[in-house]
Amino acid sequence: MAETRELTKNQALVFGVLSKADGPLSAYSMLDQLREHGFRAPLQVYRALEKLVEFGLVHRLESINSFVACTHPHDHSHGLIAFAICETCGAVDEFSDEIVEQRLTGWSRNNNFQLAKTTIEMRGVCANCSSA
Amino acid sequence: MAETRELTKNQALVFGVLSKADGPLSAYSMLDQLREHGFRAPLQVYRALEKLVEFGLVHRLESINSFVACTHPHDHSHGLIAFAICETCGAVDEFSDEIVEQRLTGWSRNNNFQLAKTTIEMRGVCANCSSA
DNA sequence: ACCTATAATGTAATAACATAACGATCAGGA
DNA sequence: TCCTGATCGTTATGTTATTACATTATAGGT
Repeated sequence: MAETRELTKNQALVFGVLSKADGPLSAYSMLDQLREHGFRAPLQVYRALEKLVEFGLVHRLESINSFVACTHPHDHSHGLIAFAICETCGAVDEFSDEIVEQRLTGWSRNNNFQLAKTTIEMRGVCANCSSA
Repeated sequence: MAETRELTKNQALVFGVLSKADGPLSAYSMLDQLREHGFRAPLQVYRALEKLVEFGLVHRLESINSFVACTHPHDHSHGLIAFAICETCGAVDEFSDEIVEQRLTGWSRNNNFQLAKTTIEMRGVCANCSSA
């Protein structure tokens, strides 16, 4: 069981918006949704996101400049996470793969590369969209 | 042996800048370098880059909003390419891994995800920088 | 309660990255 | 020649992210 973390007001607002969304959101779209709650500037969103990512509650999707609430916020076991992003509906699937992780950490070890962070993002069309 | 492709003037200029660089460059830094050659607008760079990426001569690094000349422009065998990006010196190492590719295409098949493009980018500190 | 250090916030301005829209130009094939 | 498709030039605009600086809130020690 992961400990519950106390979020600040802004962090809670941003996390709330992201959690209610059914897919990734850009920082600016979150800002728009939060204007009625007093948000005025991008930095209010970016600062909250920075912390939420740090806490492991939110992931940043580099390839689409967006953010998504973590699907498995209580599972701290996975070191590396891969994402499958549907280019049609925007849905994001999040998964871990031990083998992939081993291969990449192996490469890093062999090449004396001090690995800090790995991004794996697959883009394509999800099952729902391709069957429709 | 890969066929040699005829690049247009702008494509050749952009590719030249990127090839001479010892690491990734942003579109705007290329634009700055090409102003003396008559470039005036970002689109001139972005349009050339789009083609160069399509030709397989250039890769886009999503996590750092930059572009890098392909290290193995004549090797069309690799389907998936991973990058190791040094956060200290900016150097980029490019490699392929069959196993990783199999795992990710396997996941896609199992989940009926029609995979179009995969991004794998590792950030950390390269051998040179960590020994220094 | 009071001080203090740290974290979080508010705000304005600007930097950095990327594309839309439109028209002109150029090259190759019918 | 005429058509067609790709490329190019240019302006404007859209989108994403950060710098800088002042202020406020919070937790911990005394």
